[in-house]
Amino acid sequence: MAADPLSRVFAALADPTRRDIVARLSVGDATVNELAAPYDVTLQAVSKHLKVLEEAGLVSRTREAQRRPVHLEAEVFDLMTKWIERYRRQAEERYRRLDDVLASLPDDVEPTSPSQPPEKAEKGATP
Amino acid sequence: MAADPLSRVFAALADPTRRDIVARLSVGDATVNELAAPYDVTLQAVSKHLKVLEEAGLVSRTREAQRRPVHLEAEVFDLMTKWIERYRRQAEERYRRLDDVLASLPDDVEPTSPSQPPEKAEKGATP
DNA sequence: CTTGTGATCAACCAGATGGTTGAGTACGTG
DNA sequence: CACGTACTCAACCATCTGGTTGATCACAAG
Repeated sequence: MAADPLSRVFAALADPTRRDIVARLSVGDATVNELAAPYDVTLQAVSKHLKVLEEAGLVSRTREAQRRPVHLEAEVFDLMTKWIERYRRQAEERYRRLDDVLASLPDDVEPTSPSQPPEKAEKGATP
Repeated sequence: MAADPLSRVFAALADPTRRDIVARLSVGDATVNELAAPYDVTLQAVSKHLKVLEEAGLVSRTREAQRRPVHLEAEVFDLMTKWIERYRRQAEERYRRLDDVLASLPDDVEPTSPSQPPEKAEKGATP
């Protein structure tokens, strides 16, 4: 898996068990044992999941006696939301523009065969 | 990887190349060749990436002559955004409640050692 | 100091992932 | 029809992932 922060966050949440853990942490901190209880996997497996979440910055563990309460760090969500919103908005704007183009078209175009004219999708890497 | 839609979308975006492809598709449809050009991997590798994006519902391919223009399906973003927003909001609300609790506390508590009182983090599986 | 509890570390395993090369398919054009 | 173009399919490989078991660490209570 790639090392960049965004990839780590997405990868961390690409697992239903980990998403469930995040969901449960959103209502309050919990220990590893508490978190592991609902699942039929070993404690070690849950510990691994928590490590993944921690390395993604989604979760932090503070030592308190021999217990290690796990805490949800909600700020990292922003990283994702920003990325998603950016391209969603861009794509939606494109739809609007496409609608405008279609609306302003002369009506001698048959609407059944949308064979794209040479529109050359803006080549070149992302800026 | 888990088969549920949300996992597939997150997993699909957990790769920088795939995120880059999504970014480029947000400004306009493109063919596989066009998409593959900027990367130093083979065309087949990019084709695989597109398959992952397609199975996640992020992208669709329509046959147009021998070309297969790839199109971004922005609606699936909503799935993620909803999930993220839900738990982000929940976590933030919890912070506010915690602040209230702290504010209403008698001042004989030393603020340096935040040893959590028996607050028992709401056990039991997710509702 | 010994014991019990909570959690991590280490080694291992099956299966998925991202990449490769090589062959095959689908279509427009000479 | 033959050929080139645009892709996909198939097999293979190295590495990552999610899970296991067994040993170990850290700490509180006897």
